[in-house]
Amino acid sequence: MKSDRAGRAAEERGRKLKHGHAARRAYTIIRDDLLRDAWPSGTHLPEAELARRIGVSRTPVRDALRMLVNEGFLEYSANVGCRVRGWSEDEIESLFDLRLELESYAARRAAQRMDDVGIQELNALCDQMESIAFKVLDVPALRDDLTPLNDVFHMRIIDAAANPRLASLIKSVTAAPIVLRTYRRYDADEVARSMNHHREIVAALDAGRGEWAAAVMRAHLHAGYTAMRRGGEGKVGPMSSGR
Amino acid sequence: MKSDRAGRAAEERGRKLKHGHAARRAYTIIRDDLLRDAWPSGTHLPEAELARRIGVSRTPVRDALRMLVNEGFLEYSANVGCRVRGWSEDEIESLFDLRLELESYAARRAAQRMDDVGIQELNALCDQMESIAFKVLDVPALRDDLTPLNDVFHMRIIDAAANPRLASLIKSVTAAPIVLRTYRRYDADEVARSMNHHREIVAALDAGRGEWAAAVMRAHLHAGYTAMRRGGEGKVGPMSSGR
DNA sequence: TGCGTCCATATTGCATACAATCCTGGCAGG
DNA sequence: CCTGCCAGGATTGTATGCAATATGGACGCA
Repeated sequence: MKSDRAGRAAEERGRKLKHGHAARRAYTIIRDDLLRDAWPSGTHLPEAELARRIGVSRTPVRDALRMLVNEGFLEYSANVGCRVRGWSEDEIESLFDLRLELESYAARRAAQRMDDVGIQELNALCDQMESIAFKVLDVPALRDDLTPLNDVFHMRIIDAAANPRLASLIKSVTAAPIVLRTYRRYDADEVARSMNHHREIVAALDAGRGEWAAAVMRAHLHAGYTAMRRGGEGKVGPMSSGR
Repeated sequence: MKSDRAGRAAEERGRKLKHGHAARRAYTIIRDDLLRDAWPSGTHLPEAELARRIGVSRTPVRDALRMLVNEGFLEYSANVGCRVRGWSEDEIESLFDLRLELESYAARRAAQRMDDVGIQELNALCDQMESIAFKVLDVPALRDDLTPLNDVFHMRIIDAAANPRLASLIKSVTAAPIVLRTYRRYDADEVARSMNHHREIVAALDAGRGEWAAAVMRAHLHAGYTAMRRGGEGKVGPMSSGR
């Protein structure tokens, strides 16, 4: 009887959802909503409501919320639940600083570990990005195609640093909603500068010069941060990384 | 009936445990066991067994395990569960490097934010530590009293960096079992050097010299790491921090 | 009117039942 | 002897019910 209800519910929401995917699904949905700014900061998110909306029970929703808490999207109080986290100017600045530190450190480490294949991949990514950037003046919408390539570029370097823990810290710091809105406000000169930064970073990595790579990475991120702070908000898709 | 069983169970294990503390309790117990090296690395930890041992249900145990996973104590595979994480030499080295980076960064930030009261507190801690260190030659057991003071010292600096996210990252990197076993193998000279480092860090902070503070912090941690790597294992209480 | 207290209700925390998945060991076939 | 497969058991993933707690509003009182 109880099992009947559960079974029916499971069938009703389609058979795509195998065991072990409800939590992941809840996580993805809630995270997307957060990145979409679906709720103002401070909003309380009751587990039951989310569960109903997503079509799963409270258990996987709780799991998802816990993950989002320690990724910094939400804040949690015992016996109260989760609220959407707000960010003061100072906190944003601090978070960015931290990211700067971690990602330039990753570049420094990467310079001592990157192999030729890695360098070639990075150069290939630069080629692709530049070929798009070249057309951005005429077709501004192409800026959005730049972002994923850029993300991959940075990811490759972080992976080359060969420190999984570091990678996960950077991910957790970068995932915070505030940091996620930049690339789109670059003007033409800034896009060009960004491309140059990328090439220079590759050169530094290829030369095995950690300090050089770290320095350019710092500059690169500072430039991005400045662009981000410059404008108002403007609608931005959930996946702009701002690097 | 069902509620009777649950109610009785709750009473049986004492009334200290109010609502909202089972997860915390499970977390503490499991974490202590991990720090005590109760299980060899790679050991699989079934939720049901832990739950039985601790006297709570699987739900809070799951919560505790998730926390320990993202603190790096355990690794988790879907549908399989949690295993005690093992550490290769390279991983230990990488983790230490990362910690070095974060904690020296914290010192640099702290130098620009620490107020006079903070400086006084740090100096007071140095006084206490030195008065103990002075007697360590005669009573080696006192080394253990040094550790908590040392922990507080470092914590104060991290807090002064005024970046909660940074603090939590450092905590997560420092909590990892491997990093937690040092202070006790310092010889007399090393204890003295450590004390000097502390004083110098305070001086740098007081002078508002971030780079100086960061540099001494780096040296301080390197010294600790070297001492840690030197010896074999030796029994170490769960709370030695190795700073 | 302002303030403290108490209670109703909403929501979380925990326990338990059930379903899906993985792993182990044995067995058949090559 | 080795390899692939399959079944059974162990373990995790999810759903649901109940207990405990916090929040907000009504009420009494000054």
